[in-house]
Amino acid sequence: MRMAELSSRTGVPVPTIKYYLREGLLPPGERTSPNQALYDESHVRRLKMVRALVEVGKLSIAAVRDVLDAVDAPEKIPFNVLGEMQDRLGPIHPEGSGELWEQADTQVRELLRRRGWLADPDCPPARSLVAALATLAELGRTDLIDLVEVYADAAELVAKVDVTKVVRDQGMDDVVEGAVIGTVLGETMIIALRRLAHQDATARLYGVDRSGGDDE
Amino acid sequence: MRMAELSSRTGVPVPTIKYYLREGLLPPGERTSPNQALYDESHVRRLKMVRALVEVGKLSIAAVRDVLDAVDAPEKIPFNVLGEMQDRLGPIHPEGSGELWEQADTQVRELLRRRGWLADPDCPPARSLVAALATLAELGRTDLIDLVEVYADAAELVAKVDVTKVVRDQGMDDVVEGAVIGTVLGETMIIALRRLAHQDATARLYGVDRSGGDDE
DNA sequence: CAACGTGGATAGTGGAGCTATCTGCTATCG
DNA sequence: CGATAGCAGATAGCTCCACTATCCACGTTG
Repeated sequence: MRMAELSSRTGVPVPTIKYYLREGLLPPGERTSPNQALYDESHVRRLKMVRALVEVGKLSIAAVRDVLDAVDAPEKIPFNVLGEMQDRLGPIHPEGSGELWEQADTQVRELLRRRGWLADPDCPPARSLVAALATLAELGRTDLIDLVEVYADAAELVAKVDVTKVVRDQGMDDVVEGAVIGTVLGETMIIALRRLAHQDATARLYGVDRSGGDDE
Repeated sequence: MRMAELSSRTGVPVPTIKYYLREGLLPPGERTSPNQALYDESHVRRLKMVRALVEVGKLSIAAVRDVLDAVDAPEKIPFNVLGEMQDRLGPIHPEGSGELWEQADTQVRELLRRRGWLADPDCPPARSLVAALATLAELGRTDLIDLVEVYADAAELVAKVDVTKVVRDQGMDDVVEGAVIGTVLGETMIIALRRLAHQDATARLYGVDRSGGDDE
């Protein structure tokens, strides 16, 4: 198919597809002459993937490129791709400094040690956690810090199922792709569900029913 | 204190503070003359809060303003503030269309009904969930859809603890503020922990140890 | 063979989040 | 009292991002 069809099949405007091609998010089509090219199903799929990461996952274009490069890399082991991905999926939280940050850093290392998690205490996710804990302390809400244990329980539960689900009877390609999709869309779903569950928990506590009620 | 001290106490540059004042993220200082103003501890606190939401929570300036307006509103009930907040905390996922979206929409309503959650099936979080599910279907990864049940279990667990923790022996002001902080920073922590747990689960599966090892 | 469509290159757009400059005014120190 | 340094506020500018619009020469198609 040509670009116009690629566009209509995915709902992405032609100029945007050109932009993605320039940015290396989409591999070039098969050229039939110096200024004509054909695209196939793999392009459709890739383009949907890009849109999913950009629209639902709110990734930057640069992050999408990096992630997809990792997906395409030969010799890919899910474990490595996972690391690459996490390094790129950002957001990167700026390093803070001060006693509060050091305490938070210690808390995180301690948490990983205590739970026996085989995880890098210097990777971006760990830094995010440190930043969040330090910020809690800075805001004087140390009372909220022990929530992290509950979150860790939940994360452990979820991650186990995630991994077994993504790995089950699939070729390597599907596993890697599933890891990307699962990580990004999974986060969206988890956050959304937590907020919905907050509505429920708060509604029960205060005796209000927002479900099905009129909007406002 | 004057603006320079407010700046040094929080690490936020003076021009940025001025910008936040213009944008209404920070209430104006108490004026002592047409071109002099004093700021107090409440400004320090507010500024830290703004930075927490912007840097750690990755909220837009507009979202921060909206959230803080809701926090400041009189007659605030945590339940209402929670709703306001969720409407503002975005990201808003664009409405999709087509059969896939309708199926996803049904799935979400079904999920809420089945679990008996008192939550609005048309609120932004529910829309996010629909978008994620529809996108999964669009990408042909319907195998990942039943993960949502596990996520819902985890969300239920987490939300219950969140709410009881935030509400425990606090004045209304602290509850509302805690809800904001807890929602935003909690999300950061949960995502970070899930990624760390993924590292662990993948490392165990493939027999690799990334913890404490050399970087790369 | 003529008109519309195409791929590629280049430049422009609009929004977000600051940042720099300018202009009076003011606190303060000698 | 007066020089000087700092202050608040207004305005304009900057950089980055994600597109979007315009050109152009060539190609496909009726």
